Amino acid sequence: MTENRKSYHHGDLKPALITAGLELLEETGLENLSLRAIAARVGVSHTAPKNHFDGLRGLLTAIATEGFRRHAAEMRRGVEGEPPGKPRLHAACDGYLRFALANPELFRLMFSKTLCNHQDPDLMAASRASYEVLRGIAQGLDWDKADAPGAPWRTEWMLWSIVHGYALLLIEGQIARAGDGAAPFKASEILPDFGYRDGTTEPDPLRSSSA
Amino acid sequence: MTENRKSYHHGDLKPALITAGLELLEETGLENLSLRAIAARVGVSHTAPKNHFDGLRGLLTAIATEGFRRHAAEMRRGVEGEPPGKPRLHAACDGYLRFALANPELFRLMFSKTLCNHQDPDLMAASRASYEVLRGIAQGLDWDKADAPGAPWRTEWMLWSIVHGYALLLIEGQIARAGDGAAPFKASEILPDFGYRDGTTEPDPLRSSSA
DNA sequence: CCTTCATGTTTCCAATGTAAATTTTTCTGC
DNA sequence: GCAGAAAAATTTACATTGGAAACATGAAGG
Repeated sequence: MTENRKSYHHGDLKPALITAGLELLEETGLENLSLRAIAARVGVSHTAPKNHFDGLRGLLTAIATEGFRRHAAEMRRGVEGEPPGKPRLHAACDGYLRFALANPELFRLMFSKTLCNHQDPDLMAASRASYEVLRGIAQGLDWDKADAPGAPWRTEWMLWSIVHGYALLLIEGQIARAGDGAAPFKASEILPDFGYRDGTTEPDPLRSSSA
Repeated sequence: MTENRKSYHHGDLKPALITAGLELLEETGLENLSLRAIAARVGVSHTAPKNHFDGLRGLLTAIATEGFRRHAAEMRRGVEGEPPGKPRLHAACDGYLRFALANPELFRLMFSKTLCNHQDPDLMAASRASYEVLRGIAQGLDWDKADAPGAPWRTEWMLWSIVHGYALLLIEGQIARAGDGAAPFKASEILPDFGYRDGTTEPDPLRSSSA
């Protein structure tokens, strides 16, 4: 039923809308993406999505959820086979950047508090899974000096901040490079040289310190 | 003429619109900010701005420009009086964060490629001036190991990325803390411990390496 | 005084998201 | 099988938005 439908009922509208949304997102840009356009691409009326999503925001939330899944996958893909320590760290961060630069509009949507609902259970699960990849890498990292202040997940936040910040500055065109797009951007361009501890496990912050 | 106008001509509409926009921005949020609402607050028709700005995007660009001026001012305000080295670095970054968290909607607007025109000369000047503050601080920084790869302005990018990333993750609610807003967020929470060189001057990248 | 032109207004239009009422299909209990 | 309920889509309507065009107003300078 994913074909050109002749029947009144689409049969698989929910995932079809998400797919169409993912496509249109990068084609038209986040701010120009409209519910009506997504519905039109699937071939249904513009009010049809109401039966499956809670308005435009609900649909965008579902799109962002799929985005986080791919985001995590892209990081994992890079990490696989890499030995622990620096290689694995850089591979994960490279995956983070690769995804962001390949799907800039989706990436911006994913981190927009206004456009998608970060209380949504599915989004939370996907988002957290993605974060866990980075967090797993940050585990053995020794960025801090001993007397450094802050929470125990300070290192995770540092790592996340720097990769995320770099990704966004690149996406928004604040940072540009000579080679227009020839050589891919690498995390090595911004990551400081780390030291490593031996597998100490930190308590799980889940992005929030409200213990 | 900033008062309740009785005359047909406002007399000072351009700055009045920017001021009203800055106010409404934080009140209603970036995505809900409308040209009509801004015009209404000033007390003119919704097409009046057309005479002073190139559409909504032009107005938003002017608002963002003022944002960058205040952003730079907030950083400079913190830096003043601080001795060079670590204190000055942290003061500048604290200013960066303080501004972002006090004006989250404005901050998001400033770095939106889509919503404002980053080719605009005024915006470019203000944006660059703001960047220069951070860059000046990064001057004597020694974050890199000797064998670190990348461009000469690598350290600037590292610093900018980490502060910018932290600011955005906080704004978008991705990172939260126990004390709901009691203690201000500090750059010391994410900045690694730096070493310092003695005032070596780096070539000016101006955010782009297209030499 | 009278023309010129910048500045605002009015009116109109296309696009958007949402809601309500309606139609079509599928499912379910008998 | 089949009637009725529920699900899935459609049509219609509406308020808001940004923008374009034509017009109104008043200030400035001959």
